Amino acid sequence: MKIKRDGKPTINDVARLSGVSKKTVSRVINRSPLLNEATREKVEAVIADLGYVPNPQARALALRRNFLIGLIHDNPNAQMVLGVQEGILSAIRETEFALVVRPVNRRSPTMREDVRAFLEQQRLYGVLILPPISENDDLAAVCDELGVSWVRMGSAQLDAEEHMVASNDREAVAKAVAYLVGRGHRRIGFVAGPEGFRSAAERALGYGDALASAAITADPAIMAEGNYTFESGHAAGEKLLATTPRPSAIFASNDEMAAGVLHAAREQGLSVPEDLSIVGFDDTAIAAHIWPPLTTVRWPIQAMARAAAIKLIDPAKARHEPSLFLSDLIERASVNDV
Amino acid sequence: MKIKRDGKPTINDVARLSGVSKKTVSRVINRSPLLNEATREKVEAVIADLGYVPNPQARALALRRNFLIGLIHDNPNAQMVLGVQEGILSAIRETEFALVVRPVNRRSPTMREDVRAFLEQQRLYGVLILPPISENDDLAAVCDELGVSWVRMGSAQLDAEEHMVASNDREAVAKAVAYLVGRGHRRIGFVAGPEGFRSAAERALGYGDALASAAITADPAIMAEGNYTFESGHAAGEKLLATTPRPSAIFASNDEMAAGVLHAAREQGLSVPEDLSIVGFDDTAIAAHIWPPLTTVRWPIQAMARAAAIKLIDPAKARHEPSLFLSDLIERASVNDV
DNA sequence: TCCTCAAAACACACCGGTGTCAGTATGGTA
DNA sequence: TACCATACTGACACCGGTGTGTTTTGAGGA
Repeated sequence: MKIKRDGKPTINDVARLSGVSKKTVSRVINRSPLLNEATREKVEAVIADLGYVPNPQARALALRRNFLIGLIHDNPNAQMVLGVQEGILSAIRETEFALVVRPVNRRSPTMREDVRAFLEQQRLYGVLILPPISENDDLAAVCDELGVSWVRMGSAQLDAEEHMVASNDREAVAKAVAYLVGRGHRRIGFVAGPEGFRSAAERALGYGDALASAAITADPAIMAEGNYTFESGHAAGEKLLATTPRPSAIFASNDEMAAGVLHAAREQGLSVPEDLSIVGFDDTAIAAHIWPPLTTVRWPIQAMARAAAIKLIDPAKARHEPSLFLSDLIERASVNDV
Repeated sequence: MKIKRDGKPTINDVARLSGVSKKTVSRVINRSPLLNEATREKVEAVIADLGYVPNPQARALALRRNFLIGLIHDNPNAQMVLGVQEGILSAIRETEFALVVRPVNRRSPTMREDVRAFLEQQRLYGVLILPPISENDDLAAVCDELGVSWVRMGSAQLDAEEHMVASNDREAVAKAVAYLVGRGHRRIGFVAGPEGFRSAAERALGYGDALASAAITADPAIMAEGNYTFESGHAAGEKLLATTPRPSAIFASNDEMAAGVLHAAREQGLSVPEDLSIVGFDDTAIAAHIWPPLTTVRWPIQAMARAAAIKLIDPAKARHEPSLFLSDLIERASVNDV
């Protein structure tokens, strides 16, 4: 009867069997340096023998902090959320941290209180907030109030480095539109994202930047606003393709809307990319699987999430992590020379 | 100086301020019935006043169980994983449980050990396992060994009810193929999923069932195997469309492959659905956003995940939850009468 | 008025770790 | 040989809850 009763072995079992005190076992577990090598080996042998694993709840209680980090998001798109989860996991896999997810509803009036209650109840170590709700300063304020550390992701540098991992959407869109210009396009339509979204604003700025540097005058007639859905992209496409002269290329602020534009083009008997070039943004699963495959811009989402997680759990190491990421243009088959 | 120091109020603070013992406060929190109404109100007033929230780690330690449930998956597709997360959340939102996610890599040789270490370290209350790794009995065995309760999701009833939430893929596919038959198709191709996947096997059986009840002889020439990717669907499509007579309809075992078939058809100058009808399975985001929008079969994924979570955390209530779910046929525009 | 007994509340140990500080070897120094 | 700094190790309280057994309270009956 080595272990006292049914359950898993505890630090007391290890202490008793190796003839040392609990505290010494604790030192072994925590790799304390002031510890005799022989003692360490003796204790480690018992630990291995028993298959002892420290109880994280007891640890959390004694340390007054736990090892749970939360992911708060309002499902922007499944691909992205999952990419983020993978990225976070890659950062915490070898640590004792675990990832707790919490989808919220941006439009719910109680969202703020929901998050607050969640954080209070679970006493998380820290949270990571995804766009688009990351654009909401409220949540950061709630975290500060509750003493929960936080890092948010977004499409522009909103906070100090230790709280922010950003993609440079403005520059990325400028690059993408410049690419269209480089292919000979001069009349380039733009489908914006919904008002109130930081990403939408940044992307619009990038479009403006690119036109400006190519000395092209922006024409409001070939600019439309969507709300990041396929349907809104479809409507925007119809509007833009009805103008004369017709744009030879359209940049849509996300892939869903780009797919909508493509659909509208097809309905009007236009071929893509022969009659119309299209570029999207996000590189979601759709982009690769529609016909023709969509040229688009991709956030390095996993790397960003990884960096964000590192900022959260290991600020020292985080100094070597970048805070601003530039997206890549993924060339597929939806763009032709004009 | 109501609360002793900086931190959050504890049960001791509440006890002191309301002039009762810790245990009485504990009874209030846990809604114990043997408790004087006046006392309860007095204590509740102090709790509200202080904004006291019980510490889950201390609770977990004392109760020797925690309130974390894990989701183990090998990203089958983002849409589905996120749907499951939403479903689980809908079941635990009002409880004290939280959801911890753990993506794993099916092909990793250490997968089993990874999961084991994860479960041992975090001491989860229970886990939910998603296909396709849910088809792996190993994981269930590890859970049993560790005393972690588990529920798996899958495409056929593999376990006893308390451990399983299943979709009836066989019947769902049979229904979908019967629908094609009803539309006049007699030469119906089939793109199977990869060998070794239970879902693939079930779906193939459903195809066979439907042909049998329509008295159509299965023709191996118009059956191909893919591995659930767009590319494999494309290859399968090429193969099937090269046969004579050409099939008038093709059922693909998932949407990605259906999209691949669609692509192959387009390359051969065939119009869908005029020259070829296509039906997919899963109703992923792709299905709605390709052209033409794909008729497909949808798992009631959120409802299934919700039921699974309830089975995990509240077996009593779970008796009112179904264990077997039938999928719906989502009619869009990829099928024509023959 | 005194006693009985159930209901209500309490005191205290315990869950499994960690922090603090004191105690014990050990080797070097005077 | 006595003394002291250094290197380890241990005893004990504590983190914030819950379970157990006991005491207090108060209503009803003798």
